[in-house]
Amino acid sequence: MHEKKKMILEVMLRLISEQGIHATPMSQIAKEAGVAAGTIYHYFPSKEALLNDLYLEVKRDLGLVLSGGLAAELPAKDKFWKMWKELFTYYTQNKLMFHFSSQMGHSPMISAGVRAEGKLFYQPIINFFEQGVASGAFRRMDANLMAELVYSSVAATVSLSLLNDVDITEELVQQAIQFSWDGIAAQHNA
Amino acid sequence: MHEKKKMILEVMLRLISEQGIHATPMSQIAKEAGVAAGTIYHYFPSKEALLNDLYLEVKRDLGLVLSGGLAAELPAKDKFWKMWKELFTYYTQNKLMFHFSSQMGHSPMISAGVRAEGKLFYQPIINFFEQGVASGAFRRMDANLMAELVYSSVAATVSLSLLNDVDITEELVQQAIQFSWDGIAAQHNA
Amino acid sequence: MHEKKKMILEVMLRLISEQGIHATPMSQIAKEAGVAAGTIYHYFPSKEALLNDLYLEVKRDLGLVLSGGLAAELPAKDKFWKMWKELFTYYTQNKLMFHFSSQMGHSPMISAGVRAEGKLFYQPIINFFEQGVASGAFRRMDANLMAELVYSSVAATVSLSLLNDVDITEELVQQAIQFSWDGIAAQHNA
Amino acid sequence: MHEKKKMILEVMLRLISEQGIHATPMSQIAKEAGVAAGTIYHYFPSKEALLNDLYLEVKRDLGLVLSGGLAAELPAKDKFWKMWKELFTYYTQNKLMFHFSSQMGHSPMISAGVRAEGKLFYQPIINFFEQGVASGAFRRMDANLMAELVYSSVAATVSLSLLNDVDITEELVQQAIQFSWDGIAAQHNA
DNA sequence: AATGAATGAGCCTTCATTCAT
DNA sequence: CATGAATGAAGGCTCATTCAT
Repeated sequence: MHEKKKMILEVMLRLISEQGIHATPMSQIAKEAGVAAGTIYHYFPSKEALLNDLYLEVKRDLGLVLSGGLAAELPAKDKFWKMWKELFTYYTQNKLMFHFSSQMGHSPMISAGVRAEGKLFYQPIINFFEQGVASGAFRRMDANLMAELVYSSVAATVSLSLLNDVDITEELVQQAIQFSWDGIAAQHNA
Repeated sequence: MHEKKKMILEVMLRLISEQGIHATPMSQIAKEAGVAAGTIYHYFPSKEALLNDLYLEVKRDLGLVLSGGLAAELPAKDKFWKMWKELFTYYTQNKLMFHFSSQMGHSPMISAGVRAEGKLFYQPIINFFEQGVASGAFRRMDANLMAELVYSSVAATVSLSLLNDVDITEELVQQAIQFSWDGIAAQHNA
Repeated sequence: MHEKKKMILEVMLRLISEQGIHATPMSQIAKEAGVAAGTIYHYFPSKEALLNDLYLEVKRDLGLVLSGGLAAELPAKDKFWKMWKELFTYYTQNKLMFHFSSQMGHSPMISAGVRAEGKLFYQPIINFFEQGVASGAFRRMDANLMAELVYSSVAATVSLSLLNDVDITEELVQQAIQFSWDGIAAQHNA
Repeated sequence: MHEKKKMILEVMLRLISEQGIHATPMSQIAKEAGVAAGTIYHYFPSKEALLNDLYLEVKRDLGLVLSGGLAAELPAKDKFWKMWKELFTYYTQNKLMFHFSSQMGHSPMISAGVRAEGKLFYQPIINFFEQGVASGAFRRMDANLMAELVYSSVAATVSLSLLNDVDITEELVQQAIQFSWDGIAAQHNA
């Protein structure tokens, strides 16, 4: 991708994460990206379009991180723990991503279409849950619900971690993963 | 509380829920609340203050709903199920509350202080979890983490429910509660 | 009408007349009208609306001037000469009106609806021409066409007059009126 | 003339005619002319210069059309009718030219110098009127005034014609020409 | 207390123009 | 000659807030 376009997206991610969307004028994005205000409009038709593009970028990136963990040949339980941990680590180490995702998660500025498009990046995870259910590793549960429940568990834990502004203890993280696992695992796996 | 103040808060809740903060000017709030623009400033020093006040209102209301369920003399498990279900029902039947909470959950417009103050309303729930841990009904887990995990589970389920714009099947709700319960219950309760 | 609204319209008329619409920013209108930029938007929803309102103002005013001359009890020919002269004098003494009308006459910024509404103010003149045709004072001619031809004759004469920036000689004006009169008079009146 | 230059002028004529000057950015002209934005500036120093150039083009073309009709050996009255009709037909069949001329007729964007230069193309017509006056075919009248009056009559008729978006009836056209002729003809010619 | 006209800083966006390639 | 990415000044408009009544 063009370097300037990249820079614009990068700066916007940071500014939104730090200040929120409504406190982040295009002029500031331009300034900190080292381009003229008008230049942004060569790459994005509007602030809203830029935001939606960024949303997809972030979701794509996240999707890749998660899917990567699924490639390994491991038992469902191990895959699950790995994925959970990876997502947690990713968010913890990329606070910008997490804050952005949190703020945009329920924002009316992300169009339904883009939101749906973003969901596609999580399809591998949905598939993973479906297979787990089919194989008997996980209990009978709607895969979408399962994905949402697990994702929200991770997010809640990350949120707690970042709130304290100190690394949450490893023990707490283990408790949280255990929470999620016990919530989806087939009874005999508990 | 003065009726106009009440009206202002009520209207703002609805408008933010429907349009988002950005798309909700003070003038519209005034208009739909049937007061003059300046009147709002008799009750609230600024838009941000109004928003934060509303945030507390909503949290207080929610805290009351949840705490009410804890008064009954029931086994921990039953209390938990009851509380989960009540929260779910409350949000499902008060979409405005849910949308508002979702949007404000990670908004930079809510001050840290107010956010902390809002947390106090959940203290009874935290206490409930702590007692549950102490009594051995729940597993050893940080009560705050537990509260966050459970809350996020409910929220995820509500979100899914409202997204589909149809009542999620009772079966799915049961799956979600079971997920939460298995995540916190002491092993021998699973 | 409110004084500020009046002032805004007045200033805009002058500025458009002198500089043209696209060289007249709202900020300048505000400044010269002695109001804040935002104030204009209390009275007019947009620059275009303001322009269209002004257009109607001008047309109304003009319609009144013309209609006034028709009230007198005079032979058709005298009425016609009077009206022609009055319009010429009006435009000559109100250059702003003339320049504004000239610029807006074919501008895409005036909506079709407003243009049609503006035409209503000329209905008395159309009626006058129709009656003249019916009474045999004027020749058989479409009254709308007649009105357009006469109006354009006056406008052309005014334009010539203002271009030279000196008062066109009375002789020329008489020639122009004669031109119009001979163009519409029944042959035996020529 | 270079083909690209021609294309640029052509496209600008169309776009201004259809959208007006304000709504016609250089970028659109470039795009629809199939050249790069910068290329326009090889041929014209600025948008205003381009506009003024186009203005002269249009006036030149029009002058040629009109002058052509004057070459024939015909009585003054016939020449006049021919010329009137030719101008009317030209504008009716070249709406772009007419709309452009109408919009630029009183626009502050055309410089006084260029406007004067454009007038030169009409000199043959002015001459024709002067000769007609001298020969006694036309009445005593300032030739410039005469030219303006006649031109404005044609323009008014064309405007009416295009407004209705249907060909004005031949009868109306005849009425309009008769109007103009009776306005300039020596009395005994009426 | 209540009003709502008025303010004006600030925002998003456009677009004529430039210049390195 | 031609390109088109980049510029940045400027414009229309919004809206939180104030204040005279």
